[in-house]
Amino acid sequence: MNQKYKEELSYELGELLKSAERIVPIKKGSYLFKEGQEAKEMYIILSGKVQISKMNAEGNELSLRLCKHNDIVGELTLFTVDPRYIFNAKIIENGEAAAINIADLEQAFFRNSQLAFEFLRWMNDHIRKTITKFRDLVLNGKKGALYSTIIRLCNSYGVLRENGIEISVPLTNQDLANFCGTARESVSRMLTELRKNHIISISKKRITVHDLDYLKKEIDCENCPIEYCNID
Amino acid sequence: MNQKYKEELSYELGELLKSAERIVPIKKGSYLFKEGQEAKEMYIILSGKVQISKMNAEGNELSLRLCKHNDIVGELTLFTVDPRYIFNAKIIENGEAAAINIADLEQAFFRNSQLAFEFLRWMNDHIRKTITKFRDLVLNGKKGALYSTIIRLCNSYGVLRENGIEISVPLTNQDLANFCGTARESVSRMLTELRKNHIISISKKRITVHDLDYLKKEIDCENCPIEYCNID
DNA sequence: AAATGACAGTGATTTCTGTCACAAAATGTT
DNA sequence: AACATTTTGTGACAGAAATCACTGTCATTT
Repeated sequence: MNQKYKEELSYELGELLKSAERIVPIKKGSYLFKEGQEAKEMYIILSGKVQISKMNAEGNELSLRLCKHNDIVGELTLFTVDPRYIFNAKIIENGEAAAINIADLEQAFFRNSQLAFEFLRWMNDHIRKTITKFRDLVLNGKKGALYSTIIRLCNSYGVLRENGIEISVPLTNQDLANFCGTARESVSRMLTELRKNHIISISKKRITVHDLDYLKKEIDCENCPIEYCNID
Repeated sequence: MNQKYKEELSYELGELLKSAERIVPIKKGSYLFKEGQEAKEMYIILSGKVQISKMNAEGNELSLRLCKHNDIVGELTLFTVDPRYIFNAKIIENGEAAAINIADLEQAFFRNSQLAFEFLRWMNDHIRKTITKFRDLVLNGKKGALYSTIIRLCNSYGVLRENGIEISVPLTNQDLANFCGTARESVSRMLTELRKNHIISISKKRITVHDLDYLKKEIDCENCPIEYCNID
């Protein structure tokens, strides 16, 4: 296992990486895994970006996560018989991922309770995030879905600029729509309105948020900690 | 720890119960815990029913789970600093719950990797369920939300009758609306239509589903295993 | 520089949902 | 049985959101 990455990682991720089988290069446009495929490996993103999504029968896509350096993907197949991926992991920025054999990992959990403990903590946080996102999408209408998605994107990929927070990932309206479970045109209209009110501006598919508080106020954001309110 | 319950439980739950501090009686109408309260205990329902929900600032309630015998509630506070419950656990049927001290449990995970492993498996399944539910509610409109809720209720609380599957829990339209993130009136209208088409019938607040396949077809149900497609 | 293809904006229209208001029905209580 | 309370059904309306149909824009390629 490459030393270059390990030293940047938290203890628990480092432990996980010790059981990593190999490093795989990930290439924009391809998939790390697809829904329905047999699941043999879990991945830790080392660099690049990966989008996790789920399709329904009509072909609508619901994007769930946008993952970067140190995020774990493909994790929901542990301890299941005939494990299969239930999501698509589309690579949207080149990089590398560490592949961890699932059977090996399950064994490692048995032997190393510290490792299991750390992973348990990670799972616990992960599900908390998921449910919070869930509520935002279901309870406050489509505007709530979009605003909360933008807030999360700021927390995960925001870079402070003199005029606000720039979301450093290029996103099309369709991408945003997939995160919100809404139509592209609806997103377009809402963004136009936000722009008109100088809440945001967009340049080269990157959103800069000038007034994050406005977005938060509109959806009655409880200002939950950044660890829970993000998109990864 | 009372022997009466232990022998009915799966191995992993039995292990958890060994660390149970005490048995608490739960009384309809009261709360096992409420959002924001300091979280010291996790619970395993021994008997009775508990509804897990989350409020937003406007007072809308989103119901997430309907839990029964052997379900674990209050689990999302493990390994957090200053743990606080993030949901309300409203008791809707009298019974008993085993209370497990969270600090003790965290210690137990350290000592007993088998226990941690089993809990990890439980978490894994739990989050899979949550995300599937998520997608159903977000992607297929309000009709999708209601139909999928009914299907889940059938899987968790359905009793086979000669004319279909009866959901053995009495539910008001408002209860269903809270599970779907929708308005009571919308639920009422959708149920009326289903009744008109002889898909369901309702008697004494209990729904009997005569044509489950119809509901499944309407929301492009993938017929995922019952372990994932339920409400608990 | 022209052509291509992907993306964005927008009006018009339809469909879906929520809200309000109120009456009817069901349920629980004394 | 009479009354109070909760729940349900429904019409009318308003607002939200999806869909359709284009046009315009932008970036890239040849």
